[in-house]
Amino acid sequence: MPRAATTADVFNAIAEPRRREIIDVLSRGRARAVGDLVETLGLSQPAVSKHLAVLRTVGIVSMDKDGQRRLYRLNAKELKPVHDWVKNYERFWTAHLDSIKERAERIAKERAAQGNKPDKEK
Amino acid sequence: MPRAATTADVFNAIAEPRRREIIDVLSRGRARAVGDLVETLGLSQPAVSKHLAVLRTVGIVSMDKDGQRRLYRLNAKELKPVHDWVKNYERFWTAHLDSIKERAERIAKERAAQGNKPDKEK
DNA sequence: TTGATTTATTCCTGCATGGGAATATTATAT
DNA sequence: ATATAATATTCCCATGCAGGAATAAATCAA
Repeated sequence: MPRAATTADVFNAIAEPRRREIIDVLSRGRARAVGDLVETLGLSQPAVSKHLAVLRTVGIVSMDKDGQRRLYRLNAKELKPVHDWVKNYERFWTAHLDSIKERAERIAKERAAQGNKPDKEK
Repeated sequence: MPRAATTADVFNAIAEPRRREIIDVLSRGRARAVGDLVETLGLSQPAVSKHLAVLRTVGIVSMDKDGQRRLYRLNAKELKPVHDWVKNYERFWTAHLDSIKERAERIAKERAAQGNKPDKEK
């Protein structure tokens, strides 16, 4: 069995950095024409069209016709499965972050307790 | 330019469902031997070893020798980039979930306000 | 040493890839 | 009808895949 198609599911579709870039761009702003993305991404027009086709078959993106151009908009909720999956591992690094945060807060609290600490060592 | 290697980065590594499965299994429990995973996943031993190799070069997994067997453990913090990326899109569906949640809470509140509602229609 | 157990590696194959170039398609304008 | 603009599609290629089968390598046991 060869490697799964990029259009097989969302996980395969977003493995491509360019496609994540497209998603990022589409996430700020409403709908974008292809030529718009070509300029923004510095990619060739066929390349952009192909990436959009992949994202479209997976459902991450939808298309509306506007005259001779095609407007693509993000359908971000298709990314939820990715979020749901990776969210389960958040605890593995928030444990660390928590202790750092707690330490920072403890220090801040100590400083506040003794008033404005003068910058002695300056 | 052909498709990026599965070992190119975390996004490519986790595109494979079996590898996500391995990650899931490793996330509960400490370290697991290869044969252990073979049994749990119902995959062939070479297949498991190859997937583990991919995960290892990307850093998601680390290996310790224990006699003739190799114990693999999860290094989940390598998944943080995925989480960081997809987290930016959470708002696109939590908007929906919020209204659903709010609706549920509103209804619950209304019920509480008028006391235990009798099950009329039973 | 010989044999058994566990894991890694090699060899194979079919197949989808991403990009570039060229071309086809679709729509607008004159 | 013809020209122009915007986008999609086709053809090309080199590459790396995932799985199976077979084999190699590592380690332990007697």
